[in-house]
Amino acid sequence: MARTRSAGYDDQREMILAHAAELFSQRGYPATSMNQLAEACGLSKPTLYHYYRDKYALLVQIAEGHVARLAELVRGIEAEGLPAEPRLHRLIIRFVEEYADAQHAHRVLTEDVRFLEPEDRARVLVMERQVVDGFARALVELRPEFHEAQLATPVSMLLFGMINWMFTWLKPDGRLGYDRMALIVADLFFGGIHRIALTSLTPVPPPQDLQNPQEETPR
Amino acid sequence: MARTRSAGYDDQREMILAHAAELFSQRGYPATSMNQLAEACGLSKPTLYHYYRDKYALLVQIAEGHVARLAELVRGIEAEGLPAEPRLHRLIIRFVEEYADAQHAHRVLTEDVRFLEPEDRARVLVMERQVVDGFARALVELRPEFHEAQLATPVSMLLFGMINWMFTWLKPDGRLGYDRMALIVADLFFGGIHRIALTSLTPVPPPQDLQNPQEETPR
DNA sequence: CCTACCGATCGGTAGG
DNA sequence: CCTACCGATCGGTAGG
Repeated sequence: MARTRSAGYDDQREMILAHAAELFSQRGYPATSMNQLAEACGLSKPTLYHYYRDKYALLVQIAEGHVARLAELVRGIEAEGLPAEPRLHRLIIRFVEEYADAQHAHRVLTEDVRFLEPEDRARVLVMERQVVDGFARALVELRPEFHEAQLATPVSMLLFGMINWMFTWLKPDGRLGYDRMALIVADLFFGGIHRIALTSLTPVPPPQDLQNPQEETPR
Repeated sequence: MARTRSAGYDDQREMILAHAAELFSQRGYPATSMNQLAEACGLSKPTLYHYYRDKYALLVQIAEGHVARLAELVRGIEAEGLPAEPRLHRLIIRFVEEYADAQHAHRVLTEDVRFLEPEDRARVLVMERQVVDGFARALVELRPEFHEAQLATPVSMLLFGMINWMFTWLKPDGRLGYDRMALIVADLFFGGIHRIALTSLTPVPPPQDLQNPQEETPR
């Protein structure tokens, strides 16, 4: 609606990207028309195509840019050299903050990644994997048994489930904001991971000779 | 693909609905064409319109039917009269089972509910609320402090986050199936809810006179 | 940067 | 006349 006067090229691109992220997150990528986006930006449709080659380029930029920021966030926190528990706590807090500031891009990343072409989706998935691995590494330090049981990634994904889903239902009203909810998630998670029983998890760990360990079961 | 011979009217409707749920869950409601659906069903497009008034009727039926089954599931489990903890445990296990059997409908419910018209969406949201309330009731029995702190629903939503998100990333491979993952979720949740500190949650609970309780703060 | 369009495909329905 | 459909095409609109 508000037309920014004499904005630079990069500013215009960012403005368009922000409006695109908002519309995509609300209506979904396929259901958003370039006419709607042009109107939201206060630009003509041909002008849009001056800044972005096509509708698809917007989707790629939104998804890739957001996940790249998340991967960088993980690297930065790991570089701080904190022990596992405060590091994981900080990852949770910072991710909720980041999501709160980029809710539209985040919903696009989680819901519209399926509309990416294989090569673009592959790049995004690699970065998503780096993010999850950062959480899983901290988790393995807290519960080393998770490594052999191959539970670090699944349990990390449960954590992401709580956080990601939060942004589908929580409307911050002061009483319960994202920051407070992040603390609850952290309490729940740190309290819960020590209760996960491994007994029922290793599918059929036969009482094999532990003095003769095998790296891989040959078949 | 497989054209069912001499299927009854109701059978045909169910077959179409199942294919619609699958396509909607894969491509999203707006990006799915009636031509694609007709092809998937092995029917002509006019024949589709013999069974359903329009594309939108399919969306309503998928979402409403699924959430109605979930609400009924909650009612059935509550009718068993179990104590809170085993009841909540059973809710978790049964919901994961139900989602696993209705993954397509579930993704449509969670992602395409935004395309419902207001009156239809309102009905769906009422049933979703009944589902969440069933979980929240059990949670309040386990941690009564959650009631006053108004945390029962938010914490229940964290549980739904873990479960709902599970179906976006977990590809059951035998080693880690939905059933095993449900047990992990239950362990994590039951372990975690007792660690959620209320101290940092009640925003500014002034040390007011507890012997003179007020039902509502007048303003 | 706008008006004016295109090839195609959309959801939905005609006649028979 | 009904039902259960078919091949063909409708009026509008999508991305570009």
